[in-house]
Amino acid sequence: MHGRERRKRSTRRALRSAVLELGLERGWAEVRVEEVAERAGVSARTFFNYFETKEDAALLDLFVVPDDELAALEGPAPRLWHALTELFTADVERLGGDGADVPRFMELQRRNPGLQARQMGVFTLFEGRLSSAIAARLPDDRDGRLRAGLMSGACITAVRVGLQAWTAGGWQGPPGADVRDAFGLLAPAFAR
Amino acid sequence: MHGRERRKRSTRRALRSAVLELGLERGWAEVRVEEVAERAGVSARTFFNYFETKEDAALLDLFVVPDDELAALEGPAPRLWHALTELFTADVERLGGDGADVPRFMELQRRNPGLQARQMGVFTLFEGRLSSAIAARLPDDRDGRLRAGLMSGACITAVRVGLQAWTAGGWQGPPGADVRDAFGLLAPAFAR
DNA sequence: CCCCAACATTGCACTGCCTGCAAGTTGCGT
DNA sequence: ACGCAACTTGCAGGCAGTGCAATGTTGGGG
Repeated sequence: MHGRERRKRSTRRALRSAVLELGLERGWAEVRVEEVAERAGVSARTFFNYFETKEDAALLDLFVVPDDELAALEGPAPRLWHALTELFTADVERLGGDGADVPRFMELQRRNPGLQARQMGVFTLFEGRLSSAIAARLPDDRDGRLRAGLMSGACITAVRVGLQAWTAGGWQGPPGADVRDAFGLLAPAFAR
Repeated sequence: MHGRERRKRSTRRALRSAVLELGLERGWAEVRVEEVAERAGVSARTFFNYFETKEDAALLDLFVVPDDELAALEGPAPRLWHALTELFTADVERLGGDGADVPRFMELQRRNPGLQARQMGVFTLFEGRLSSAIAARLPDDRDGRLRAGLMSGACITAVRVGLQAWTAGGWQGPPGADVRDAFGLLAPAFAR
C-alpha cells in the first residue's frame, strides 16, 4: 500500500531539488521546465502532474494546516494569539522534517522577487480560511471582523519575517525561535 | 506638452476599464488580452506596452510612494507608526481620485483568488523598500530589524484588511476611515 | 503466479501569454 | 515645413500550461 506513495514523494523531492539547483545556478528566468523534468528523470508533462506552475515547485509548503486544527483553536483574543503562535511555530519547525532544503528555498526567493511575490500570494490564499476560523472566536461585529482579519494577516507576517530573520542570521538554530519572537512582538496588539 | 501624456492616461484607463468589464462579465479565466485591447481600441501588442502581464491591468495601484516620502518618515517607533498611518490612509484615499472604479477592482479580486494572490505579491515587492526605510529609524540590531520587518508587514496588512472591511461594509464613506481603524488596532504592538 | 483494475507516465496537439525587433505613424518643438 | 522622439503595430517565435488518448506500471485478489 506504500510503494506508490513513496515513489511519488521521491519524484516530488527530485523535482524540487532540480528546480532549486537550476534556479540557483543559472537564474530563475533561465530555468526551463523541460530541463527540470529531465534532471529529475521524468517527462515535462509529468512535472505538471506534480505542480500547477513552474513557480510552485520552488515554494515552501508552509501553512498546510488541516481544518480540524483550525477548528480546535480557542478564544478569546490573548489566548487565541498564544494558540496561533504555537500552531505556526510548529508548522515552521515541521518544514525541515521532510528534507526540504529550506535555506536554498530562501536564497532562491531572496534573489528572485517574483518568486517571493508568488509565495506571498499562496500564503494569502490560506489567509481566507484562517480569517474565518479566527472570526468564529471573536464577536461578530465590525470590530471583531476587523480584528480577525488583522490577526490572520499578522500570523502570515510573523512567520514570514521570522523566517527572514532566521535567514539573515545565517540559519542559526531552529527557525521556530525567530518565528516565536516575531509573534511575541506582535502580541500587544492582540492583548484583549 | 500635455497631449501625449493625456492620451496615455486615457488609454490606460480604457484598458483597465475593459479588463474589469470582461473579467466581471465572463470570468477571469475567459478573458483574452486580445479582446481587452480591442475593446480599448488598441492592438494586443500595445496592451503589453502598458502592463507587463494580463493581471497587472486588474490590480490596484496601491503603495505608490516616492522615495522622498519614505525618507521623510521619522522615528521612534510610536511616532513612526503614526506617520505610517497618515501616509497610507492618504494613499488609499488617493485611489478614488483618478477615477479608478475601486469597488469593481475589489469585486473582481474577491471572485478570483488568483488575482488577490497576485495583488499581494505586488504589495510584497513594495515591502522591501518600506522595510529598509523603517529599519533606518530603528536600532540596527536583531530586535530592530525584526521590528522593522513586522512594521512594514503590518502596514500592508492594515491597508488590505481596511479595504476589505470597507468592501464588506458596502463601500460606505471613505475607505480611509476603515484603513485608519485597522492601523489603530495594530498600534499597541508598536507603542515603544 | 497471473491477471486486472487502478493509477501513473508520456507524447501530442493546441491555446494563449509575453517578448524582441523592425517598420510605420503621430505629435511636438523649432 | 522639417526633423526628432515617442508611441503603435504586426510578425515571428519561445515557453507555460492543458486536455486527451495511449501506454506503461503496480499492487492485490484469486
